[in-house]
Formats: sequence, C-alpha cells, structure tokens
Amino acid sequence: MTRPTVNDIAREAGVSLATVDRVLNARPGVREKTILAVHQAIDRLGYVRDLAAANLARSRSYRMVALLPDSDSQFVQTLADALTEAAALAAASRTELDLLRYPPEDMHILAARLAELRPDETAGVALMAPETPIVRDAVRALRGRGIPLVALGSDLPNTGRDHFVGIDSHAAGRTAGVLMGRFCRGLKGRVLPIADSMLLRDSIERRRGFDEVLQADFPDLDAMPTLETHGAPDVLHRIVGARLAATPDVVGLYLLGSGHRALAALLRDRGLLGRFVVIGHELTPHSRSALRSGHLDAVIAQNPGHLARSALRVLRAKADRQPIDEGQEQLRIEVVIRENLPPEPAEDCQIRAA
Amino acid sequence: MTRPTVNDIAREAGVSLATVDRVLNARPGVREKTILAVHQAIDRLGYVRDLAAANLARSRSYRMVALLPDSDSQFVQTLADALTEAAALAAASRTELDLLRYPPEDMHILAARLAELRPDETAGVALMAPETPIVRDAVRALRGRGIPLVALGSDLPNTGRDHFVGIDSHAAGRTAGVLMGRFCRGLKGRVLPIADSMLLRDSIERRRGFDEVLQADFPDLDAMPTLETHGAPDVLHRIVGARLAATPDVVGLYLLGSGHRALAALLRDRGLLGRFVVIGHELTPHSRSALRSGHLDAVIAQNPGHLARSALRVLRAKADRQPIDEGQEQLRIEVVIRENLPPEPAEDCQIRAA
DNA sequence: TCATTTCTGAGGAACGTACCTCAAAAATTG
DNA sequence: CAATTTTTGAGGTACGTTCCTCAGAAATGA
Repeated sequence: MTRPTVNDIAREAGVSLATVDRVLNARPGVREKTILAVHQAIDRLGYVRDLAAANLARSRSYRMVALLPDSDSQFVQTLADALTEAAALAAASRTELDLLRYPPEDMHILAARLAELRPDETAGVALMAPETPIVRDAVRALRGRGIPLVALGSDLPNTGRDHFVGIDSHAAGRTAGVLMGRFCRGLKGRVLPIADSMLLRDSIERRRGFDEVLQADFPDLDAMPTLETHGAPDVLHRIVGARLAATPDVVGLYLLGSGHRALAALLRDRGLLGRFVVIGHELTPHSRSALRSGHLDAVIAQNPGHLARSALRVLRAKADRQPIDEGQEQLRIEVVIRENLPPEPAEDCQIRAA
Repeated sequence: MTRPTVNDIAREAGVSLATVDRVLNARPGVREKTILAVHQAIDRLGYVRDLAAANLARSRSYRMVALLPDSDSQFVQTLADALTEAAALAAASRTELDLLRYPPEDMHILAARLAELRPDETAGVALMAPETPIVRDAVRALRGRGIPLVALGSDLPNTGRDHFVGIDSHAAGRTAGVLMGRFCRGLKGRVLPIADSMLLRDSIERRRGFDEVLQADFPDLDAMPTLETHGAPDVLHRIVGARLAATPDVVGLYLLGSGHRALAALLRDRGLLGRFVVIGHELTPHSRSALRSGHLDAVIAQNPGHLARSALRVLRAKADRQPIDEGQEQLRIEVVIRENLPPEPAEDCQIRAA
C-alpha cells in the first residue's frame, strides 16, 4: 500500500541496505550481478527515490552563480529579475543563487570572475556571454575544475557547456521571417533589419533564418543590409532615419535586438507610425508598450521566467548528476502580439505562508 | 553562513524549539507576544522552512485525482499523456496522481465519481468538465468536504474552484482573430468558423473574441455563422463541404475545436488546399502535421505539459496551504506556426539515473 | 592451499522538521 | 492568596535517505 523504501528493495533483492545504497548512488564495489538484482527489485516494486529525504540526508546546499552582462539592456534586466524570483522559490529546496554582473566590454573581467569560482563553494554556473576565445577558455577551465555550466540565452557550443538554456536563434529568425512575410501579404518592397551588432552570434543566426524564409517564401520582399546601432538610441535614430528617408519602398522593419523605444521615438518624430510592419525580439517593458500601442506588430520571445527556472533546474540536476527532463527544459519560441500579451509580472514577492 | 534552522530561531527568539514549532505550524497555546517574537526572529535570520524536511517529517503523501472526459479528442489525449508524465516526475516528491476518465455524455457519472472522493484519501482534484448545474453542485460539495479542486483547461467560474489552470478563451479567440485578419491582409471576403458544439463555454468565448477583433480591426472580413460538427468527421466533411460550395467568397477557415484531420481531408478531396487561411486551436498530432504540410497556417495553443505541471503544483500548494506563485502558474496563449513548432515530445520516459 | 583482493552485511549517526508527552513556569481567575 | 488555566520547556521518536566504519564472506590470484 505505502511507497516502497530502500529497505523494501533490500529485502526484495535479498541484499543489505548498504548494497542498495551503493547501487542507487553508483558507488563502486558491487558486482554486476548484484547491481542487476537490485535494479530488478526496484522495477518490481516500482520504487521511486524520495528526493526530499535524499536531499535532506545529503544536507547539501547548492550555491549557484549566475553571470549576466551589466548592460542596461531591458532583456538582461528582465532576466535578472526572473532569476532573482526563481532563486527565492528555489531557496525552499536548498538552492541559492548569487547573481553577478560583469562589464560587457571586458571579457577578461568575466574570465577572472569565472576563474575564482571554487568547486567546493559553487554547485554550478549559469552564464550569459558571447563566445569569445577568452570566454571559451575560461569556461573550459571552469568545467575542468568540475563545475557544471549552462549557457543562458545565448549558446556557447564550442565550450563543452553542459547545457544550453534558451531558444534556437535561427528558428526564431525564421519565425520572425514568416510573420513579416505574412503580415506584409500583398505588399512589394524592402525590409530593413536593425541590430545592435552583427558580431553577436544570436543576431547573425536570426538574420540568417529571417533571410532564408524571405527568399524562399516571400519573393516580393527583399531584405536590406543590416543597420547596426551598437545599442545607442541616438545612433539608431540617425542611421535608421537616414536609411528610411533614402529608401521609399521599405514596408517592414525587423528589430533583431534592442531599440524598441528609440525606434518608436523615431517613427513618431517622422510621422511614420503604422506605416511599416514591425517585428522584434524579446518581451521587455518597452516592447510591451510598443505592442500595446500598435507600433510593434509582433515579438518573438523566450519566456525569461522559464529561462531562469530551467537554468536552475538543469544546474541542480547536473549537481546531483541526475538526468534532465528534456521535455520540460525545451523552451518554446513564443510569438507575442497585442492580443496574447501576458499580464505584467507583479513586483511584490510573497515569501511567508499565509 | 549556513541556512538558519528552527533551532537557530529558537535561540534568536529566546524561546524553546517546541514554541517555535507551535508558531510555525500555527498550533494553539502561544501568546501573541511570543508569536510576534518568533516571527521577528524568523525575519531577522531570513529563515525559510525546508520543505523537503518538513514533508519528510510529515510523511504525508499526496494522492491527487485528475478527471478528464473519455472523449477521443486528441487534445484530451495529449493532456492525459502530459499528466501521466508530470505525475511520474512528481512521484519523487510524494505526489501520486490517479488519472480517471468519465463518459462525456453523462455528467451524473462524473458527479458520482466526485461524490465518492474522501478528504482523507484525496489531497486534490483536477477537473476538466463543462460547467453544467450537476457539475457545479458536485464541485461545490467536494470543496465543502475540504478537497481542493482546480479547473483544468476549461474554467468553472461559478463553482468556487480554487484555481483555474488554462488560458483565457476569449483572449485566445482574439488572438486567432488578429492572425486571421493579418494573414488575410488585402483580401475581402468571409471567414467560416467551425466548432464541435457552440454549447461549450470555450467555443462561445473564442468565437466572441474572434468576432470582436474582426469587426473592430478587419472590416474587409466577415465572420459567418458557426458550423457545428459535434466532433464527427463525416458531419464536418458534409456540412463544411456544402457551405464552401455555396459560398464562393470564403477566404478563411477558423477551426474552434477539433477536426483538423477531417478538414484536411475535405480540402484535399476538393482540391482546395492552400486556398484559405486556416487558423485552429490546440497542438495535437493532427494539427502538427497540418502545420508542417502547410494546410494549417497557425494554431493558438496552450502547452499541455505546462497545464499538467501547473495543475499538480497548484494542487500541491493548496494541500500544503501554501500560497501559489501566480507568475509561474500564468499560462501563455501560444501562437504556433510551422517555424516555431516545438519538437515532437519523446515517447520514452527516462526514470532511472544514468 | 593460502594470501589477497573484491564484495557484502550490520549498524549507526546525521540531515531539518513534525508531532508527541509530561512537567514546570507563568499568567489569570475567584 | 490559592486554585485554575494558559503558556512554555525539555526531551523524545519518526520520516527516508546518505554516508561512514568495520568485520566477515566470497571470489580471485598464485
């Protein structure tokens, strides 16, 4: 009737509790034959290890570290909030999170930060960073010391990171392309992509996916060369303004990175609001308000809350050397328009029970 | 350095462990003054109760019941699978789930099922059912016996259910309407809504949201009266075929409920594939394949995995009398097109660690 | 065969909390 | 003031697991 415990398995398998424990925790010193017998007993009884008890006994607490660039990007800020909130929840399961920021312009500082993390103090690291050689080496060294690392938001495929928590930028770009194409149905003209920097892998991949779709399925649309704003609103205002003035047949704008507010300001200044189909990425306070007011037609987003929780779950699983539930960790490419805009996340954070 | 425990609170507050325990678990026999002192100590130390240890000590196990209609609807089937998978995961935290089905045509049987659930055996119920008077009374009686209930997928607002796990049908309909309108940009004509039955609240609300948007923002599109298929593929084939033959200016099809396969078959038979913009609801094997092949342009969906996990989390929180994390339980209205179609969920279910 | 290595059993302490009992202390009553 | 009630303290056991030690059994080598 009641749930089987390790003692039940021991009895069922005809071995001692100690042996069951050795098998369950993959400790050495057990014959293949015995391991098999224990596993069969586990299957017969349908034993599921009680995680609560296991973690209690381990009395291990998990100190995770999240490293985000200290940029004023709204997406990073939103993600930081989501991480903080997820950490508050995870505190109940002995997981704490140190949220650190590094200056985005100097990867050496980031590398130094990573280098000073010690395996006995750090159960795992979630890192959001571009994959430069310096970062790559630092990540490899970190993993060499036995500290698991997940790439957050932007992948680091050549570092041997344990996991990538985020969405496929190429597919996200394709999605943006389809929406652009369909929203521009019947129109003929050019689409202007606007990015922070085309040195970032994410932007490159988004752009590639976007172009693929436009070329294959929407021959009436023509993607122009990407304008780079380097995250500066005034640069965006100037160069996008100039390009629009010089190109009368632009029908769509594709905002690959940040700049929602600057773009809205520009369009308002020039009396161009509503003249273009505008597609962007990531849901932030600015893109939310642009969606609401109709200056932005759709956003391709990843859910920061899911990102944060998934990162913590994966790190926890890695720290426990447990397999991860691929299904649950699969992040979706979200399409957000005004009508399915999720409600603003609440600011207050309840801790104590009622 | 390490996490504070009940003993630390006792010391900090200058009381005994027993008193701290009484306060934490809201047991009687403690003066207001002492309660306050303990709470202050808790705040000062930043104590967070270790849920794992707490539940272990309680040695409480949670038997949840999910009740789904025994229809052959693919969405219900998908949801059932998701619930089973979520339950396998939840087993590690002493939560088990009994997945029951009831004949969709007889609410009396459902009511009887609900009536026989006893509070000492059942920690919570997740119910997917239309809100008929019989169901309403049964749910009220259930809650009267102290068993928490969450409405799953389809809300039961007038039953006093503890929580609704699902998306707002009205907003989902609006989202469908916007996509229909935008995908039909430049076209003038009629849109044909197809539903299983317009007696279901979900269909009514979706239709209402859809109409609102079409009327307000897309004057070139005109929504026709809804065709009801009663879930029968042959009925769909016949009546939709007839209506399309009689109405040459249909530009869009809006599938409010099931019938993706039957609709695809009809369009294929008549050589009409690709002639209409088709928008549907819910991601199922049939709608997936329709999206992939291009017979379906977009799907408005709720993630069954999230639904299932959210339902279990909420029920668990209710059973523990803990507050629920609104942010995490907020389900999104997902827009799925071919480009952001999530990968097919894997069939196999890893249980044991590697 | 004996020595050696490899495996197994028995037992116990610990993790942080819940919940129980009994007695002592403090507050409240008449 | 004593009698009563209310509040508090001290100590214990239990939950299911992890992880430790040490001795003894079994398998393996020479």
